[in-house]
Amino acid sequence: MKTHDEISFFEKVYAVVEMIPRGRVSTYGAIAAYLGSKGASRMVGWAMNNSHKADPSLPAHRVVNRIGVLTGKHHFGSPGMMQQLLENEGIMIKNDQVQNFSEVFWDPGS
DNA sequence: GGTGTGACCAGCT
DNA sequence: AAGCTGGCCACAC
Repeated sequence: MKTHDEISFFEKVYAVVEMIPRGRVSTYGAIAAYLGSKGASRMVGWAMNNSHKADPSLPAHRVVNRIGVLTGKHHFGSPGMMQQLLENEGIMIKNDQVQNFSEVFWDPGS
């Protein structure tokens, strides 16, 4: 009965986040649902928190909440760094909110 | 093995 | 209208 012998939920989250195309953003709920745990949206954010030491190169700045608000911007070391990174990829942000969210939104199942 | 937690989501007051 | 609480799941101690 193998437990999570190969990879943990966190690793899955990292993989999904890492495959987010440049110039696109995803949401915690979408990633959690893609992994099969719709209600584990909080876990995704938590995985990101751990990702700092697990995988610093993880583009966590491309992950926002369901309405496109940079909820975790404060966790990047600098509150404005997340927005700057997103704008650098061509994503427009206003008041910590992603503009044209429906257009830049990327579904992991897509 | 129980408890706490967490960058959410949705509903209730 | 806006704020808050609960629920949800998986991981760490």
